[in-house]
Amino acid sequence: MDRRNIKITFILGCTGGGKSALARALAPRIGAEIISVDSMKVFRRMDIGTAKPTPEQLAATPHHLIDVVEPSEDYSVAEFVRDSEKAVADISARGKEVLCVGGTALYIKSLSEGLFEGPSADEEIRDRLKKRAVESGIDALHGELRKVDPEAADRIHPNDQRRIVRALEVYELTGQPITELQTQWNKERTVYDCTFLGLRREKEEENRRANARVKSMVERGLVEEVRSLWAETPPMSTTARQALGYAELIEYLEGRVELEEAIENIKINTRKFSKAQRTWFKRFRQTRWIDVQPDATADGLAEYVADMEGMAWSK
RNA sequence: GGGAGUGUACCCAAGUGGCCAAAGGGGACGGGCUGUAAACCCGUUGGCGUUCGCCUUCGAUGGUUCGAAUCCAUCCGCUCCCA
Repeated sequence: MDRRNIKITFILGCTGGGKSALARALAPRIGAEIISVDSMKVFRRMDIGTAKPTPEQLAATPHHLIDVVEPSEDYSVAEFVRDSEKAVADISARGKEVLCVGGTALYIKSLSEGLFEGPSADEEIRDRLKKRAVESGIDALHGELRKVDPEAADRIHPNDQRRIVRALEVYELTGQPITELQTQWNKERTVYDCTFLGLRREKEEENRRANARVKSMVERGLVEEVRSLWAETPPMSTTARQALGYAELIEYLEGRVELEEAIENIKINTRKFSKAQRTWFKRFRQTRWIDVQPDATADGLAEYVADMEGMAWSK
């Protein structure tokens, strides 16, 4: 089936903004299945800290891309695109609506716009490159990038080691500049018929909710959840351990900060995360924003969205 | 009551005569982002005017000096020790 004929609705918004609740309320009304667009909910047993739906909620509505890998495994955009595209195809084949819900902006972008067809990460090359950055300085790497891909060198800040390394890695693996691969893909891609719905609130309200959310997670046993994951063998992957709430509590478990401080850090980092999300979302210019009032309910929102003009649900 | 400290911008903290509107860190704000993305990177952060400059600022007041956050005096606040 041609992608252009598949309709996907994205629900985006800052962390803790009620996206998931809306999606759960909306799905049955429009005959949809939910794809979680969340880089951390993919990990099994990372439940409290990622605000994963409960088993009951998961049973009530078909969800995809939740609990797909072990915390010891790495998972990234590439896997996400592969897995979610499969889910999209399956859901459409069943004649259902596709509702993508989540706050991982890069994942939203990659599913809606595509990812260039480049080689996947090569740890050996990365290690070598990173070692060189330490030995000869990051400027040397940037200079090297300038030689093979001046455009990328202009675009990537000299301090942005991670992106310099990736660009060099791609070049080494393919013999082609990453810029070229990316632009080539941009021309050829075919994309889904995407609609973006955004949930937003007053910033103060958003921060207030974020703090309340952290508090509630701790009350529901986040510390114990992290402690038990942290003690698992094999150990958590780098991706999994950088999750908000987990990274800070691991610091506590390793004895580097007091518990109280770790929890405070979670709150601060949650706020920063929201900020970064807000910046990202501005990029999705087609987004239809819904200004959510503090007393709004998921059902009320769902009703509103289900009847929104121009949504053309197949129900 | 006696002794030793200490007070710097939103917070922590350097600075001990001019190169200081004042290092650094945090926070906040803004931005970027194509295989680690809840990651990573960048910018701004006293006020007003485009460089450059002017004004206000280093607990308070008053001095010394061509010139003070830096030196002196008094006062106020905080900390620790001895009573």
